[in-house]
Formats: sequence, C-alpha cells, structure tokens
Amino acid sequence: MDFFQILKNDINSKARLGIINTAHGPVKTPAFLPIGTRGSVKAVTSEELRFWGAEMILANTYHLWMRPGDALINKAGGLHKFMGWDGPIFTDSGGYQVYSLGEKITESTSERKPTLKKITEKGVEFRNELDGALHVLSPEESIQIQSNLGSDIAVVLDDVPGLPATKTRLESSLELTLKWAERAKKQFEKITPESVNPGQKLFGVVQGGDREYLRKKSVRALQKIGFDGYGIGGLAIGAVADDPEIMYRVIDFTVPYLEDDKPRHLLGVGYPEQIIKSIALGMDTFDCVIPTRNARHGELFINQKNGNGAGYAALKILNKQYAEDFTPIDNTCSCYGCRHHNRAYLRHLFMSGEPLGIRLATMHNLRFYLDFMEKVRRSIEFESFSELLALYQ
RNA sequence: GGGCGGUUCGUAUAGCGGCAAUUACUCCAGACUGUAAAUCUGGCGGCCAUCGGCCUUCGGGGGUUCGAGUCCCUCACCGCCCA
Repeated sequence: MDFFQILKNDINSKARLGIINTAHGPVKTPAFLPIGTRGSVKAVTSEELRFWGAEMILANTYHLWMRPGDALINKAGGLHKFMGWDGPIFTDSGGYQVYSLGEKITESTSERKPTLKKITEKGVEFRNELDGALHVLSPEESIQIQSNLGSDIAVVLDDVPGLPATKTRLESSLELTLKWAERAKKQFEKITPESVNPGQKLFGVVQGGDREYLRKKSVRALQKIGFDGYGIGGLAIGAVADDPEIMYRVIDFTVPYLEDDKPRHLLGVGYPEQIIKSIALGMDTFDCVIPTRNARHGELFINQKNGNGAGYAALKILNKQYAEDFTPIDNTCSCYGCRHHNRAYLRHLFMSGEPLGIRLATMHNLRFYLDFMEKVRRSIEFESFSELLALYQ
C-alpha cells in the first residue's frame, strides 16, 4: 500500500484529499495533529482524543529524551504502548527547541540566566532546564531517539531561523540544516530495521526563510537525499506570526517544487484561517499548540457566521461578561462541555482553578479544530471547498 | 480598673517628616502558532492627559511643621497581658 494516496484534487485550488498510511493506521488528510509534547495531549485521554476525531498526534523528541528518557520508553515497548495511544504518532525532532529555548533567553531581561542552548556543526548543546546538565542533540541522536520512541513519522533535526533574518544567516542556517538532513537519513537507514517500529517513515524539513531561491535549494537537496514526506518549517514564528502573508507567499512558491505524491506538513500552524488557506495552497497536515494551550488559558473557539466573513470567534471565558451567561459555550457544538454545561459554570471552574475547566476547554477546542478539518475534507470531497475557504478570507 | 500593641486601596500587609503611598492575593483586561506555557504581561483612588497635570485619600476630631500615613493631644473601636 502506498504511504500516501491522493483521493481527490480540488478543482479551484491546490487542496487535496488524501490518506497517509502509517504503521499504526490511516490518517485522512487534510489533518490536524493535536500536540502531546511529553507523551500526553494535556488534560485529555487517548480515548477522548479518538472520540473527538484525532487520528494522528505529535510528540516531542527533545522533551521525552530529557524525561523520562527514550531508553525507558523503548523498554516499555515504544511510545504507543507507553502512553496508551495505538494510533499514528508524529515526532518532532527537537528542531523547534533549537529555536524556542534560545529565544527565551534573548528575550529575557535577566542576564544571569544560563544559556540553554548553543548550535554547533555537531548538533545542539542543550542545558537541560530540569537539572542543568549538558546534553548534545545531534541529527544522529535525534533519529536514534525517535527510533527508540517508535513514532510513525520521524523528522530530521533542523536549525530554525526566526524571521526577519539576513541573507547570510538564512544561507548558513540552511547549509547546516541540509548537512544535518543527510546525516539524519544515513542514521535512519542504519537503525530502522531493528526499531520497535520498523515501518517508521522519515520527513525532511524545508527551510530557507522567506527567500524563494533558498526554499527551492532546500527542496532540491532534500529530494536528492530522499524522504517520505516534507515538513515546511520556520513559518509559525517571529515576523511570520505577525504577518501570515509571508507564510502564504512562502508556501505558494515552495509547494510547486515538491512532489505531488508525498505528504506536506506545515510545522506549527496555526489558526483555522491559516490552516484552510494553506490547504488551498497544497498543504496536507498541521500541528499547533493553539487549541490546547489557549484552552488552558481560557480561550474557547466557537463557530460564528457573522457579517464580516469570519467563520469563528475566540471567546475569553474569564471575561466578566460571561459571569451570568447560562448559555452553552457554542450552541452548534456537540462536545461534552457544550452539551452538559454553560459559560457561567465554565467561567466559575476557571476562576476557581478547578481542573475540570481545563479539561472541558481542551476537549472543546480540540473538537472545534478536528471538526473544522472534517468540514474541510468533506468540502473537498463534495466540491465545495471554495465556498468554505471564502468564509475565512 | 491598669499596662502595652493596633486601626493604610476588596482582603492581608509595608511605610518611622517630602507619598497617590509597598508587597501578596483577589479582581479587570491583554498575549499565546513544530509547548521551559493550567503560563506570561499590563491595570487596579478620581478626573484630564503626549511628557505630564490637577483633585481627594491612610479610624474621627484637634495640634506642631514650609510639609503629617508618619510627631503630639484627644475620642472611638479592636487585640494581648495584669487585676
């Protein structure tokens, strides 16, 4: 069976309906992957995830490496068994931490805070925030860890440059990322047969900032090495987060270089309108902390077909205006919280610090996102994708 | 009856002659994009406002002082100890 099958192409855009066939089952695309960084999608169980329609989740190499350690998870029989999720798992390489852990330091006003990471040719030196010990994550090590975890899709370690960045910075960053990609592939071929998941696939990561010639160069180099699919990286952070037009432009000029028969994952994105516009440009899968993290912070996504064309709205449940609002969070929603509780109660749970509030909010937002993806898939299937897309313009 | 301590922004506190006045919590609002994030940031006497300005505040009343939440007198209330 092909790893990736395209079932239908949209007539008016590059959107496509497909299936990724992993060692732990199929994933209907376009798909959204809830994030379970440390082997847990915060506040929800595997059964709940599946119930609301999640097919593949994302876990993080760096965090699981630090705690509890990939050796322990391997001993447990791999991450699927360890966390009790038998569906597909996508593992990020630790590349994002190369970016984010450094970023926190430069943003910090405290000068005495120790540096948490340093990038070298060999890999990334991390100062573990848990115990202060020094660890080096190389592209080989990242693959080894992901092999020990036994995820269905592994990703090569990449250097993530934040935008805006100079041409020089982008070029040297890409050069490093491509060298790492080659080393990662070699390591992957060497160890995969003896992994807990011999059916594991490997994705390369397209970098190159906002420059077309670099993105093209990145794709060509990755194609030469040979990967099962691609992640497009560096588009959920820095200046891009403030101006998504940069992201659409990069996707638009990058996608034509990619093979049609391989899945394309947009790393770290995003809001619903960003997801659907990226689908129109040819992207297949997405992951983002927004539905889960924002839920914990009291932000609920609700369907709203108002005059200005937005298909949804974000409701801040902590706001006083909901104190005596006894209506459901979203009366078009069928999640547990919307069927059994109201806004005033959910606000009370948040105000009181009751864990149930976080659980209900997380389930609601995940259902919102997963339902949104289902709508997208159906619209491609029934040839109404353009109309759905228009709601988010 | 005697001695001592206290009364400051919703609550709890700091303040020992220059203060619209500390800190914590609460409260109000904002942020969050391959999760160092159930986190972080801001506001929290009033009225204008660009820097800033003006007004009214620290149990009540009176006094000393250029200036009092801070010192003195007095009253009220609360607490502890001795009878």
